[in-house]
Amino acid sequence: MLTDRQLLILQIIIDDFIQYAQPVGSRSLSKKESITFSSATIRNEMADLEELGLIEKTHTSSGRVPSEKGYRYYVDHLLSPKKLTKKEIMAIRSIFAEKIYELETLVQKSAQILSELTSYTAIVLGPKVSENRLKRLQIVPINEDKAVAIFVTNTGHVENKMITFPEKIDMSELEKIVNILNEKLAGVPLSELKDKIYKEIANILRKHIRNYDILLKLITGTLNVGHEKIYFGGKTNILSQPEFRDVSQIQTFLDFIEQEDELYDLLKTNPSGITVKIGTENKISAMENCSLITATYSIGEKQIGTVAVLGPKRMDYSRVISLLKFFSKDLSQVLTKLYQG
Amino acid sequence: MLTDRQLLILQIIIDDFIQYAQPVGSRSLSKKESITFSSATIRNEMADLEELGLIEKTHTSSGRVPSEKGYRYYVDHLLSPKKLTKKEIMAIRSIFAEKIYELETLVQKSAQILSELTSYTAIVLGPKVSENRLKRLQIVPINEDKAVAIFVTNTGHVENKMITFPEKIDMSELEKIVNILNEKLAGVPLSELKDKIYKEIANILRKHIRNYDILLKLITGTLNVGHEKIYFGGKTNILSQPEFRDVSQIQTFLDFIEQEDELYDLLKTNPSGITVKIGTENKISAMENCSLITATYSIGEKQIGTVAVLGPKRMDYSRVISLLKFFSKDLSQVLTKLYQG
DNA sequence: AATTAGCACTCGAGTAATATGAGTGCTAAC
DNA sequence: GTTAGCACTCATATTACTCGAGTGCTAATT
Repeated sequence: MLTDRQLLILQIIIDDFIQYAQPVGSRSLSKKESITFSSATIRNEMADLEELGLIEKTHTSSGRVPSEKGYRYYVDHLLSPKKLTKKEIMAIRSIFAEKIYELETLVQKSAQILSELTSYTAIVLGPKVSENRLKRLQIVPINEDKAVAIFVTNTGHVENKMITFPEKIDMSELEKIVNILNEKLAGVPLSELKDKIYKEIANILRKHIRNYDILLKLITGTLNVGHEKIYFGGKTNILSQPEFRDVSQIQTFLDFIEQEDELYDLLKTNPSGITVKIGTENKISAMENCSLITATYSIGEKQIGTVAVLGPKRMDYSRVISLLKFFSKDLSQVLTKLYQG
Repeated sequence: MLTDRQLLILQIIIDDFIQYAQPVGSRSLSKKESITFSSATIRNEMADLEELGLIEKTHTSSGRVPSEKGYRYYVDHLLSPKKLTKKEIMAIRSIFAEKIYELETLVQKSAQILSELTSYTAIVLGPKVSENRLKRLQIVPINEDKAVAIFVTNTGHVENKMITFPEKIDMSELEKIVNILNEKLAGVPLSELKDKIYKEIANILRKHIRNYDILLKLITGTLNVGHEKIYFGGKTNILSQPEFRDVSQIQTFLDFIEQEDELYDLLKTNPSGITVKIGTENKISAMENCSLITATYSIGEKQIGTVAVLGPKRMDYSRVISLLKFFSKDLSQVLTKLYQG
């Protein structure tokens, strides 16, 4: 258990380092007004904190720098929520104020504004399409062996995929199937479509339509939606951070970002609420100098997406957390109002 | 007019610099086997070439480096087409071999493979949607004041946009309009839709449908397609080039790439065939150390998109040009076969 | 027992001095 | 016209040196 004085010192070290990105020494610490004891005392306390693994030296005679464990402790125990400024609140509200009906645009703007407010990189995992409900299925023939299957959902999202017919297809039968599917499947979440089709609809079709199985297979084959789209804001913001001085590091980092699938794994599995992952806690080498703070957003009670801020380990946790909390709550409210029910 | 010897020297200087990114001196030049005269002679010739503005020094006693004018001369007069290796041809053909029906995927893969072959950044400007022909228009209501307009084209491309109704709309009338439009407009290029609607169809509608103008405005309002999508391959490849040593340069460059609209301007206005833009010829400060080589691709005779390679000014022009020529020809062939008529 | 002053020591960062070598232009000889 | 020779230039690397912010430890002070 840490003493109050140790907590104070740890807090100041981390706060200072977050602000200036420079190792913090005992002498400069002793000049802070909240500190009433001497630099020698601080040195002693620092030695203890170092032994506990909360801070580190970069070389024998350098000041101290927070360790990963130190950041973790800081986030878990020392963080005081920062109140948002009017300006910040206004900036966020401004997105929701203008009536944007395209979900995509809304999400893209969100990433934009979050990156501007934080000067870090904002990442938004788009709404889970699989949670959307089917509004209409349409199949449009392109030529004799190709067609496009189009799924429109309750949020106005349009998903489409090419179908290639293995043999000549009777268009009128295809049309019949589509009609039946529309009738029976309206309002069903996309994730349950396949299941529902085979459990409840296949039987009906069997009675009415020859070759129903081939056609059905083609349609359900288009239902494997890829992963949700990832939206970025300020992709290069993080490069201005002093920790990204050398080019090779930049390159691995950007490659990781561009790659998207690892990033997607990082974002998709999130419990609701705020999550903070520091450095190696992300389990990805390109991220070992970064921290990722995520929040989830939802329509009604249904959690449908994630919004995140990616910055250096030395990021302003307190501020980013407050921003994300506020932001995700607002976003959820707006979405719920727009698409609930 | 340059003498043969001057041409030879210029050629070797540029070839050498392209390969090693180091200023080329008279002594190291004199050791090349194609050179039979002494370094002193070379120095004299170099002085002349410098006076002509084709090469430069980085400082008083440095070797020579090609100037922008030098590169331009090299590209215009000294370039010998490089024969592609079997491996390269195979790599390109492999994309077209697997039957990919989604145009998007095909284009994305193209960017991918081109960047891998060149180790530069590949950029592909997606097929001009406006040249696609309308296959089917569909309007799907989402709730009482919103709907999605969906345009399916002859290539299987699906364009969609949200519509918000200003007032209560009679759905049956909307349906009528959509039916008429589909009947009259099938096969018309998207770019001509608006025109055709107002010139030929408005009159017909007037007779049948109340409020036809409001509905029509809503529909045509969705027809302003944004710019074509830009696909990238090896976005960060160019960062490994030695000319991108400092971080701020990287950042301006990446910001330019991410921005997309300036880049789009650069790509859209291209005459058919190969184009080479060197350094400041691109008229964009973030590109002043880069060269851009573009080629166009087409369906039938109709030019529909651009494929480009972005590298340092010091890029391997000969090889990239050969690759792009081959690639764009093949791509056009495949597309023509798939979507012609 | 806790705190602090004092001191020797460490090490990164900056600066200045110096050597190295690949390059140049010019001149005079071939 | 070509080339050898030479003095000169300048970026780069190496070295030595200083400076200062930092440390840990010890002994004196509270």
